[in-house]
Amino acid sequence: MSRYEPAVIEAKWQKAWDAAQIFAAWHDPLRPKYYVLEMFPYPSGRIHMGHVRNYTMGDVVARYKAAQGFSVLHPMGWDAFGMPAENAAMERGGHPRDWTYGNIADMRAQMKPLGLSIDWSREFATCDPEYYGQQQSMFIDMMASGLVYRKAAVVNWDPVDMTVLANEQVIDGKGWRSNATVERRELTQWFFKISDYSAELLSALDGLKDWPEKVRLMQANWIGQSRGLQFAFATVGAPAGFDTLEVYTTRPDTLLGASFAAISPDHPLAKALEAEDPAIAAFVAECRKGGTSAEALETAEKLGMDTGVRVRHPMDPEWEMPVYIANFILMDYGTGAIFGCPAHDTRDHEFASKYGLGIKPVFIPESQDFATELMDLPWIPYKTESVRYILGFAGEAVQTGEEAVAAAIAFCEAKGIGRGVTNYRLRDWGISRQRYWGCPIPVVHCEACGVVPEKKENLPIELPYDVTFDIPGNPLDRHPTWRHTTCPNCNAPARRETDTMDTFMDSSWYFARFTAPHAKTPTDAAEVDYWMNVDQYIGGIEHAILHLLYSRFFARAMHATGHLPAKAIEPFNALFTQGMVTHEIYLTRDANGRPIYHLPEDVRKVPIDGNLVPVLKSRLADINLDPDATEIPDDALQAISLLADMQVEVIPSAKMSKSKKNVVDPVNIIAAFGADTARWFVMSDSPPERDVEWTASGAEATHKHLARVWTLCARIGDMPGDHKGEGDDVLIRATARAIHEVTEAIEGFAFNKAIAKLYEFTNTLSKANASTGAMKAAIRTLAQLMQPMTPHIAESIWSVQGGNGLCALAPWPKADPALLVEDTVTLPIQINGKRRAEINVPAQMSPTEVEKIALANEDVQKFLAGATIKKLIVVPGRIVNVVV
RNA sequence: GCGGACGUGGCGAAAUCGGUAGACGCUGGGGUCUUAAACACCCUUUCCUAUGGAGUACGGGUUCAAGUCCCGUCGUCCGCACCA
Repeated sequence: MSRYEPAVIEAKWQKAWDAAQIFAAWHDPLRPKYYVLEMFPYPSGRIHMGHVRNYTMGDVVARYKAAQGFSVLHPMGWDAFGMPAENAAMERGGHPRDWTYGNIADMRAQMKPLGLSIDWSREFATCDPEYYGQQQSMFIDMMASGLVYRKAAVVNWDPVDMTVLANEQVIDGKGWRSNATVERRELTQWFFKISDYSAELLSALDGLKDWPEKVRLMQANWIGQSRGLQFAFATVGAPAGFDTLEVYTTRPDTLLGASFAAISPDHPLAKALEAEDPAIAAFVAECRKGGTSAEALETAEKLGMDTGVRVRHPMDPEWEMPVYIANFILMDYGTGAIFGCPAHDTRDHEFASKYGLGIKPVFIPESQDFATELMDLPWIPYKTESVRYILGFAGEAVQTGEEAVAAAIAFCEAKGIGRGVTNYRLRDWGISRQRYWGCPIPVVHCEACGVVPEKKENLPIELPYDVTFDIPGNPLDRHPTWRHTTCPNCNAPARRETDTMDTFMDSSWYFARFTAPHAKTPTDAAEVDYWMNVDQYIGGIEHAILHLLYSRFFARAMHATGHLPAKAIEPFNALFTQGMVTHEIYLTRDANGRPIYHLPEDVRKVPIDGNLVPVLKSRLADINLDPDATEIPDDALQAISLLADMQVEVIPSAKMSKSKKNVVDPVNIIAAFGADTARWFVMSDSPPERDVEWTASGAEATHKHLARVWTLCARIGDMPGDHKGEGDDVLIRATARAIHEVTEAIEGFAFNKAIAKLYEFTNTLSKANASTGAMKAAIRTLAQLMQPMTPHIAESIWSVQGGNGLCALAPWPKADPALLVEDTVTLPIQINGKRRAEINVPAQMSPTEVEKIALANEDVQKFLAGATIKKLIVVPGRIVNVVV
């Protein structure tokens, strides 16, 4: 065995794995299956350290499960539609398709050297017509099942780029590219009826035991269930057809504190009034300016306008209240209309104060004197700890929170005022995008037949290649021929839908497609039945809500249309959300205090007063020092210490970003140290769910460790066959313990701990004094235990030390339980809870005997000094505590 | 504002059942080897007024025993947010 040369062995073993096709997933009815999946990447063109960490984690699981005897599916694909491709085309010319497929080729080439155990034969990109054609086919099935519909919806419209913007693309009310003020526009869009599944998507979260609690909670909050009362106000002076006004409230217990009603600018009543009254029309137009995003709404001032319409309180027809149009009321939550109770709601209070509306308390805190003049009371926020009704539905009964709401609903229902309603925040999923680089929506607009789905035999409806991006708007709209077609129904000339689907659709079923990536139908029943569900899904927390919620919904929609079995409606059995790979940022500041970022290689750390101070190399050169000299003379260090402006600020653990100049390129790391080093390091330092900080010294240390293992392997290889040692028993026990501990750590997703245990075992092994046979057996086991993390060096060791076949195919080692039990244990002895001595006793010794030995101990005697023992606790195998 | 998570050496972290706090790694310090350095190897690295004492953000509590359980305070991070 020569030097450790990762480049050589990594290429060698990757070739061997390929030749033997050991990662091809095999539908083996005789073995249990295991499907491990990492969230597939967007083909931006370069892999980054986050990818390395994500895919290594999945690979550790995949390789471990394979060694455990599972038939493993571990595929890879590309989430390939989306705006960056169009932006690249607009900015640099070229075509989104060429850009995307070029990037895929580049990224695949960067990913392959990692040695991932991926079945590349199943690879696909969502922009492959073969894939999106099947997506169109399912869309048509879902249309037929009533899961898809069209409706007019308010969207962010960029008047310059002539396109709809996602909320994330509206910055300070302006389009992110055009910088034009975004308008709220009503457009007819395609929607999925995800809200029909609100209750089900919420309740099924309870069954996802192997999902992070945090993600389940985020989804539950997003779905946003609330219980309240929906009822109608009788109106006075409203236009024809608006005799009543429906409102929804989660606080019916404050109904007697109502002092106004308010409606959304998009409410039908507002629209009716708008037609009659120019002042109202102007106000409504004002409200529609600005985006629909959370920020836009939050920063907007609360505006209202009295419509002149009045409503009667449902409990007292004599009691009339004004109806306002208010810009903060959302049309698509509840009924788009509310009643305001300024005494107990911050926002209503603010509004009522601004427009001089009454404030009428319904309850007061228990601490407050009932006799105080009610009208002088400040407003009382929701959820005041302890409240007492002063006006209420249940007489004098003191009720708060959910109880009060339930009582109020019951009271109102009994009186015939409205009914209890469960509402959800979750809105239907708008999937229309006025974009080119997405899956075309497979429908046709016919003058005679209306909206008609395309015939399945015409699928895929492929994107035309000859499009231009020189003018704003949707290239499909202005394509000379593409949109002209014939009606699938009546054959008359008709117009193709030019909206494409939200890219979240593409990622909502790719996991199912991997089970049969080339099937002529969206899924293959036998394959999907064998491989689904995904046993372990791994990805970033940033997908905790949208991607995972859409996928959960889409799996149900696929089941409803016969594309997935019932068992797959929750497609991901276990979910793991991994942390980021971070890296230090180096910066100095300009005269105005703005940061200037520096590359790590432009910074050098020099020892000043026992601390390593980072300084700019260019400034070292300025004071005539060689920035790369190994030693810097003391007098120069003194000079540096006086020049505060030479010193570089360090921000640890920052997200890698090009503009901050702290990106570490995996390609460079693999070239310098090899894939095994990159893989080991990203798994080693932090728990997988936490961020891990990339450090150059850590990477070097990892590489050195692997080289030490290599040298150790060579040394064991050189041992004479008949060498005897004293320590066989000790080594065999250490090996068993290593197997046990590493296995437990991997099972528990604690890869950092698995690696710590491997360090420990390696140290033990390199110091062991054992026979050649025992040493060889131990290092073979080490290779097997390292294999999920560092598969290439593991194969080399395995083959050198006489392992059978490929290490990747060897069954996972098992620890003999008898070897895990220690003969003797060291017990600490506490006196009054402080550790004072320790004794070595046989592990199986009875507590009474342990007691005797403990009390006989010299140190114990010294500390006891004849005091009376009040109590003596012996926890077998753990500790002895003497209380005096 | 609502909801949640977390707080342990110079740093990343262990301590999954309440039972020796700091495993393992990084950094720093010292040493062996060398003409010298690199490499490699060895020792050392929680703090202090140090044969002992203190210590897991802070203040209380439960317990023979608390990083771990309970109550309160402070801090950091994350998600959601005109949601009626």
